[in-house]
Parts: sequence; C-alpha cells; structure tokens
Amino acid sequence: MSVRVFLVDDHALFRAGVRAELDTITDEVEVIGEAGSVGEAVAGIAHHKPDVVLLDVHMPDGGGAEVLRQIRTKIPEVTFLALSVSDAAEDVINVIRAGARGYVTKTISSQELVRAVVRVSEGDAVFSPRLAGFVLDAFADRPGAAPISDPELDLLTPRERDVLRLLARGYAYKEIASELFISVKTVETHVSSVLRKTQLSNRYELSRWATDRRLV
Amino acid sequence: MSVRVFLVDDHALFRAGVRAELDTITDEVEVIGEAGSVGEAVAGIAHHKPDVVLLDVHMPDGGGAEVLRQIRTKIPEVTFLALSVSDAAEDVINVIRAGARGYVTKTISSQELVRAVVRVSEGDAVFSPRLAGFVLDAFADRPGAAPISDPELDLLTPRERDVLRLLARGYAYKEIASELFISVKTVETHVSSVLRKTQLSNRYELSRWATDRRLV
DNA sequence: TTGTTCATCAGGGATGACCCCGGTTCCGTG
DNA sequence: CACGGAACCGGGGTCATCCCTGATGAACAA
Repeated sequence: MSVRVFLVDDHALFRAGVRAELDTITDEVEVIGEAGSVGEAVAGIAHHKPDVVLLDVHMPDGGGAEVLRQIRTKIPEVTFLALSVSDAAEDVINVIRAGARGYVTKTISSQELVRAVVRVSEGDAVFSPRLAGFVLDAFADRPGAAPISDPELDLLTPRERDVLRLLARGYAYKEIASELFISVKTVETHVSSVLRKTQLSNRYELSRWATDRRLV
Repeated sequence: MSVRVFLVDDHALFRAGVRAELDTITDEVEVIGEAGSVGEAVAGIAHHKPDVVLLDVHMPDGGGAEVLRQIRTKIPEVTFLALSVSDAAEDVINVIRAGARGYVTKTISSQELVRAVVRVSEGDAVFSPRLAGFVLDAFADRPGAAPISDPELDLLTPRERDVLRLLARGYAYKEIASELFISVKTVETHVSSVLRKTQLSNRYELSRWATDRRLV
C-alpha cells in the first residue's frame, strides 16, 4: 500500500513539479491533494487525512508552523515532513518544535525525497545531515549560549544555593528547613540574602530565575 | 587524515572488539585510546583530545552523561557518539541533552559504525532511525503526551481559566485583580474554586499543573 | 589577635495567600 | 416561576512570606 501524501507550498509550479516527480518515479507514494495557503492546507488535510504532509516552511499567514499547530491538536496521526529552501537553524528549530518529524531542503533529489517520505511515514525522523545538528544544539544544554558562570549566581554561598534549589521547586520554608536540618528562621535568612543578591522580590520570580539558569 | 577515536565502555572485551574491527576494516578511523570508567575517560579524553568519543551510556559512576558533562565545559571541540545496548527513549534523551551528537545501538555493523563515526566527526548528527523520533518527541510540544482535553480542566469556568493563566505566571492577587478589572476578593474566590477543582493546595503546584497543560 | 565571611537562630511586624462564612445580580433551564 | 450556576463582592480568620534588627560560634586570612 502506498503512502498518501498531501502537498503544501505557496508556489503552484513547485507543487506541480513535486507531484509529477513523485507520481511517475514510483508507486510507493501517491499525492492525494495539495494546497497553496495555510487555510487551504488545514481544510485539505482535515478532509483527506493523508499519511504524510510535505510542508513548505515559508508561506504567507504564518507558514508551515501555523499549519502544524492547527492540525496537530485535531488530527495528531498525520505526520509532517518540512520541505524548504531555507537551511537556517531558526527555521528548522521552529518547525520541529511545532511538531514536524523531519526537515529536508529543496535541493534534495526526487529519489531521496521519496525515500524520506517513506521513512517519515514509518515513524523515522529524517533530516538533511547538517540540519539535525541544529536541533541537537537547541535541545542540549548549550555550552556556549548558556554559560555556567553568572555574575549574580557567583555571589551566592553554597548554602544559599541549597536553599534556592528547594525554594525554586516550590518547597515551603518549613519543608526546606526539615530537608536541610535547619530551622525555619535560618531558611528565611538565606532566602532574604538570595532575594537581595538577585535583586528579585519574591519566590515566584526566583523560581523563574532559577529555572532559566537550570538550577532545578 | 583519519578520524581519531577514543573508546569508553566498562566492558574490556567490548572495547577490544570495537578496536579490532575499527582498526582492521578501514584507515578512515583510528582508535587512539580507551577507558573503562568515568574517571579514566575524563582523564584520557583530556589528554588525547580525540576527534570523536565513542561513549557507552550505561556505566558505573554516572554513565556516559557524566563524562559528557565533565568534558564539554573543558574541551567543547570533542564530539560524542553514544553507543549503547539500550534503545530506551529515556537513555537517548538524557545523553543527547548532555550533548552527544548521535546515538547508535550496539547492534550496528562495523561498516555502519565507521560511517557513523566519520559523519559525526564532520558535524552531522547520526541516529539509528527510530531513535531520532524520541528526541523530536521530547523537543516538540507534545501532542499525544498532553492531550487537549482534561477531566479537571473541563471543570473550570472561562473566568477561572483567566485567573489561572495569570496566577500560573506568578502574578499576585492584586495584579490579577487590576488586570481583569475585578476585586481582589473575587480573585480569591476564583482561585479557591480552581484549587478545589484541581485538588491542588497552593499556587506553586498550580503553576506546574498549568504549564504541563500549556495554559501559559 | 583581629576582622571577615558563613551558617546558624530569635523576636516582631507587615503583607499576602488561602479558607470559610456570608451576600448580590444575571442568565439559562426545567 | 423556581432553581442552579456563573461572576461578582465583603468580613474575618489562620498561616506563610518577607523584612528588619540582633545574636552566636566556626573557619579563615591578614
């Protein structure tokens, strides 16, 4: 049984090209519909329920990511393969974060595209090699982007950091006290120091601050 | 010029096998050192400065992720390829989050392993096909894991949801009140209803609950 | 020895969070 | 019409949070 593909791209000529290539090359894939805008795409996908959507990233009205957002909540079983001229990290990350299962550039050959569509339909993730690295960079704890040292964080004493960690997780003073075997008053002292040093005013801002710095 | 590989695995027999295979098959890769524990690995990698580290995920003293953490801050130019018997999503995500640039299982053939090492050394990300999906699932805004409808969420009235959204962002009651043009007392009423309906006890748990359901 | 930092703890007070009680209006349904 | 749900508001209470002042001992450096 062939993979049923829906094509989304704002250039009709490009759609025609892909359709011709995919239909003639092989019977593994079958183009069952296409759309040239976000609105058409959402309606068409909802109607045809394809196995795989070949999705252009750059389109008016929000681009491919917008299509993904509207469809995924409604029809989560549809998988998306992004197909774009762009090889920018930002584009890749955005569309993957929105839920695409792969990303290939339009420089791909027809044979490779067929292979990519089939693999995505089988649940694999497909990337042009260099692009997968972008996702990993964004996913990993960035070494360069989020440096370990921090002017304000360095001011904190070890014990203050202990308290901060628990505080950021939502522990009450009482709980922090029994966890660290100290009195509630001591916890208050540490919290006060932390708040003063970080220039923050309450535990909720602190919680955000700490999670941003990956202290939790 | 060949790719200089460092081998980390707590089983000496396995290391010997990989070393023999890699050294005899091709001259594209060259094993320049190996280690059987986290400590040895960190020291050996710092000393040899290999191009690629082949890293076992499951080891005493913290496993591969621990090696990653200790090395990446010191020698960021070393790339890591995880090599594991496990194909569990949790293992894959942990080691990728720690900074590995690829993950292959030990069922891989020698030829494929060589190819994977070379690709990783060139900056590509390499995955056994099915495993890449785990990373994407963890990275994307999960659709299946966090379904849209929720028995408790459905109980909330629209106004309660308004209050919840602001509350989850750390707003004080006073701020919520002026934001929604209602009195602090009304905010209290709504918060009480939300806490009762969600079976939670304070605003911090509520904040977590809301972010899990992407209400923020 | 003296000074500094850290960690520990206390009293007291102001404000906020949360609960329980009460009330009103509006609106839709049986 | 009567009833219930929603949104709205109050009084009064308990407890947590946060700030202030002030104190002790230990560790460490000048």
